[in-house]
Amino acid sequence: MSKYTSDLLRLLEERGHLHQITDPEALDALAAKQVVTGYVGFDPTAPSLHIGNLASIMLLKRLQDAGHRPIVIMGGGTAKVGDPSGRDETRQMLTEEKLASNIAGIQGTFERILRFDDSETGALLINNDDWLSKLGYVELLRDVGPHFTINRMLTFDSVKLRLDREQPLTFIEFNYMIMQAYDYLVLAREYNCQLQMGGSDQWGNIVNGIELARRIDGKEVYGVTAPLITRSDGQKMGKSVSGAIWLNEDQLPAYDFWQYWRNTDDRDVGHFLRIFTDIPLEEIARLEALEGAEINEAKIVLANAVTAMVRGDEAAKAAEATAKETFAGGGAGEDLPTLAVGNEGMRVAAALTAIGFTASNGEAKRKIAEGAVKLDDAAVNDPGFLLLPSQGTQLRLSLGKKKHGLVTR
RNA sequence: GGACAGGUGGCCGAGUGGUUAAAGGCAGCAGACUGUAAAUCUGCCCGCGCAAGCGUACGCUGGUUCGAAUCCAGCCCUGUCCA
Repeated sequence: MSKYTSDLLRLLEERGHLHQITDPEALDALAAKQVVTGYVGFDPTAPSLHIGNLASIMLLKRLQDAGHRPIVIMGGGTAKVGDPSGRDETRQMLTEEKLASNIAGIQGTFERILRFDDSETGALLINNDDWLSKLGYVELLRDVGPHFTINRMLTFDSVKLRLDREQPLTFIEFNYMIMQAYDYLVLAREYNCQLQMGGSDQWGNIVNGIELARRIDGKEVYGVTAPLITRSDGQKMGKSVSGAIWLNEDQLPAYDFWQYWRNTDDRDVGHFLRIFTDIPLEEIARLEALEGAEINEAKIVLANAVTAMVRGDEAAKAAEATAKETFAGGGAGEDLPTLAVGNEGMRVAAALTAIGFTASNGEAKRKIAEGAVKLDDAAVNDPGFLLLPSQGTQLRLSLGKKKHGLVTR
């Protein structure tokens, strides 16, 4: 069995969330005897989180499920600085208003997935701008500065990569790791927070925070990182045709969100079920063992579970029903994207672009020439063909086998 | 402030006066095969236009030239080294 005695580490281990732990034995003992407060930081750089963030959100959920208290740190302050990790380019600076609206957009996701209440294990959502923006420069230099050596900072991957690739790294970005370490110090002080979690790329930042808390306050705190989620086809998690797979409905309709999971690579199904759902391990073992076309059942279970968690049960059910009708029945579900063409009608090529299947009329015409476009299952080969469904009826417009939409008057 | 190197399509990267909407690769889309999977093969891959065609595009601005991503000048940005 597991080498851990705490529910927390056992759960994280069996679900595939563990990559590195700073002091496994001590953390295990701590989590076994008391409620631990732990946090994960998120930078509000967009109005919605995307599924690349989902693994980190799951860490907080697992923490709470194991009987501990999760804290969501909104990096309102750190986002002003910009994490240089994993990117070649300097982030653009975000305005205060933009940050505030981003935070508002992201908040709903956490409210759906975590339990916020007054209990001992109720989740908290805190903006690190609360303390970071009040920090005086000289004060920070005196308090925190002595505990960081440039020599060591230069060895961090986030910094080293940029330098090795001869890409610019500005001073403000260089300071990001200090800001983040300072967060941990504050959280340990104010909230008795003893655990920080994050993706494996956050290891350096997490360790800095731990060290800072020990040096300044003499506190023992811990860190856990989760493995970077990789897809078997080598693609980045969360990227797709039209960009990121957003968690918010207004950035990406539930149907498309559901489809992303439905199209998971065979090899990733078990892995994803463990990480992104609560489905019992025995059930996952059964699902991932399915052979051939049978494994599609597992993909549907995955899509339903994740969509229900992120978007709610109704959205998941509607997406599943639409998919079933569209793909199996040859019909059209109501959750498909819909385009109203009005009384004048619209030409097919223009309609394909209007509904978002193609990026331009030119591309639409090429696809039509390739024979990829169908109207109610009949191939269309004239880009000028006028779509004008009669009153009250709808046409099914398809690009390829996967993109389907409805055209109404 | 000085010397050197560099800035090309989503990314990487060729191209040093016309045949260049710009080689090649990656990513992406579609077709075939399938299981709404993978792998493989094939086609496509700046925009507008039914089309002929037109318009934009190689850091920015201006110049040379019949013709410039390619030559010249100034500027901006990046890297390396020097002060």
